[in-house]
Amino acid sequence: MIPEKEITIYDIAKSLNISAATVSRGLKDHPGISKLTKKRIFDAAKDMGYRFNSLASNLRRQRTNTIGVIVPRLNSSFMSDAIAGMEQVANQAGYNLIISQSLETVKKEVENSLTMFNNRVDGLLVSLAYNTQDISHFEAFIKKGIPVIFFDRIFEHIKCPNIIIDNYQAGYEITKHLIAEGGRRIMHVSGNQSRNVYSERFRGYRDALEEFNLPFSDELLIVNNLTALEGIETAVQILSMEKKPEAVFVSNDTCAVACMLELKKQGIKIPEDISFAGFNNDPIAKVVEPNLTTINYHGEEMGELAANILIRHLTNNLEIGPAHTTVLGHELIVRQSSTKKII
Amino acid sequence: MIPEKEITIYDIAKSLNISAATVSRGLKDHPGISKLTKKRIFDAAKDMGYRFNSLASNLRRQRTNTIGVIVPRLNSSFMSDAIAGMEQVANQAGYNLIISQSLETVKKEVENSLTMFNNRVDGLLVSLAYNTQDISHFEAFIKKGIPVIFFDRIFEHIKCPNIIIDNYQAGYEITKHLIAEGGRRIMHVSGNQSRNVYSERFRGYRDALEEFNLPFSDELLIVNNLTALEGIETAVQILSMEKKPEAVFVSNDTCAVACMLELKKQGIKIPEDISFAGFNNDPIAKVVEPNLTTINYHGEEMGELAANILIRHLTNNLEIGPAHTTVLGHELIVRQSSTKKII
DNA sequence: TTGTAGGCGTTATCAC
DNA sequence: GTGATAACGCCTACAA
Repeated sequence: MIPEKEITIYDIAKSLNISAATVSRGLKDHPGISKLTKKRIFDAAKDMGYRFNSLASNLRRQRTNTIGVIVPRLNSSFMSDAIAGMEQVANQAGYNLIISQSLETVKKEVENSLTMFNNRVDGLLVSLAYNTQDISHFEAFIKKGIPVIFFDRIFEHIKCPNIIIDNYQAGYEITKHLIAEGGRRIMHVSGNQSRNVYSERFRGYRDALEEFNLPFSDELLIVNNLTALEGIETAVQILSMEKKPEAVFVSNDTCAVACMLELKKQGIKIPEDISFAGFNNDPIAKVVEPNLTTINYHGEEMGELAANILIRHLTNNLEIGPAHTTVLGHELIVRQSSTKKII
Repeated sequence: MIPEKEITIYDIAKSLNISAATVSRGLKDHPGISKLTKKRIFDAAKDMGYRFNSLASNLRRQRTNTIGVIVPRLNSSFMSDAIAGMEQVANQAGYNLIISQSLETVKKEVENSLTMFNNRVDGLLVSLAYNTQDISHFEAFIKKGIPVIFFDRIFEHIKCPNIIIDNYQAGYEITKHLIAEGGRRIMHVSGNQSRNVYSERFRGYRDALEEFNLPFSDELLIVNNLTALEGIETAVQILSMEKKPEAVFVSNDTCAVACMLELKKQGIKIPEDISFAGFNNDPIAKVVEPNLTTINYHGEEMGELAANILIRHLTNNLEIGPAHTTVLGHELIVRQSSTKKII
């Protein structure tokens, strides 16, 4: 196949006996070009099969109208909602989204950020990998004034706006709820404690226990990767406990549901023997029996907001920093209720 | 903030008293450059804070190493799996993914494809919107030799490879299963019939009925958008039926589960009174009670394969077409079993 | 093994 | 209103 020559604004200019500059302006609907000329330009462009070359334009303008997105995984209910939200806002505003996943490793996060950097993204939306401890790989962006915005799994940095929910408060509320339902011995299953979302929820849990003078011991905390498989392992662990907990607060729904189902299979009654609470309000939470008490978390809204904040920065050429943290709302959704209420 | 001047290969060249061409080659690890020179180049690049400019390179090479992805929605279990698969393969091979959603409308699909076209993506991975009837908006790509690959929701086009599962066979198998379980009156809830996935599943259902001499009537077919809400509406409709079906095959799990749960709420016993089958094997399918019989569908694998085929085309500069259709496997996952087996 | 030079297609600046 | 011109930064044929 012989690729036809690409039509450029020069070709249009030549065919109309005007300059390329005029064609460029005409196509951009520049005010200082006569209606007639514009019409002729558009017509010729259409006739000749012209296609705008973003690459050349990007190179010249030093901008790409592209937003980079780096997330741990694309395929979780929360994350795909968040990305769907971003896409809508970005698309609306004329930005493209380049998306990559770190697969929970710092190594890929670093590599991906470098690619984004070289590809000259105009800004970055990031949710950090499990074990990212420092964010020096984003310094290059910050130094260049390219906005980096963290959402959900964040890092406190003077130059990077954050978007989160109040994980501490959510952890506190849900634990308090479990206590109100009669739980005295309440377990917590959490993720990597160096990640804000998990450590904050844990802190909320701890504080709720303390407030009600309930003892905490290491036996009550399990830290894993919150997968379904580890939910089952957790169930096994619970079954082997001398003194079983009356309630379990798991830091995500996937793991909570897996754990619940395994315990049910082994004859434990939920919520009578052990009641459960999760986090995220994934679709499975409203389907499992009994339905799972959880924290609702607006993924799509968070994605939209992140994109909106970024685009506002880009549009107004705002200096980044000092960091601004936006806290989105969440809701405790009570779905399990044991019969032994105390409070 | 005064943005520092960007370092270019010319700056490096000057500082080392060599030519920019040598620097360019050195950075690309070109064979004909001495080890020493390469080392000096890399060191200087690092020292001076050089960053490769993909834009300039892309413009010059007429390639972007970018793959465009257009899907109906990002946030479904299947689609986010597929995209996760694509991302991994693409990332591995040094390609970026630009992702956009059509939100099930042709209009956005057309707009997005135009953006992708202007952004000079090297290839396109597409799953079509509900009501896309012709694909003239992709002709521009095809004419230019830019590969367009359809997955899941496809369009038969001589120049576009397809990746699908055998929806006909899957629909047939699952219906046959319902029949074997004792169903005589079997309903089918489906999506837009101009979309291959839904019409094929319906065709399989029809043929299974016919094979077993079971009557089909319009009353047995409901066409909607397969949302949870419409699942509930379907339940209402079923409740109002004089002669209720013994089994229902719904073309996705979301809708199936919603319908099932609503019927349960109204006192219908599942699967004793009415048994259900869905499609997709979403996480909710294994959580709902009773677990949902469904067709397992490898989203991640499909995404990986789509990306692999595309990249192979790009790498080998293959002529696109004549179209090749790849059919991926699927599995019937039986989870509900009524007690009135016949076959 | 390295250098020279031209061009990829657009847009900003300055001029008329 | 429109035109001329010079970048944007890289790559590659050709030359040495």
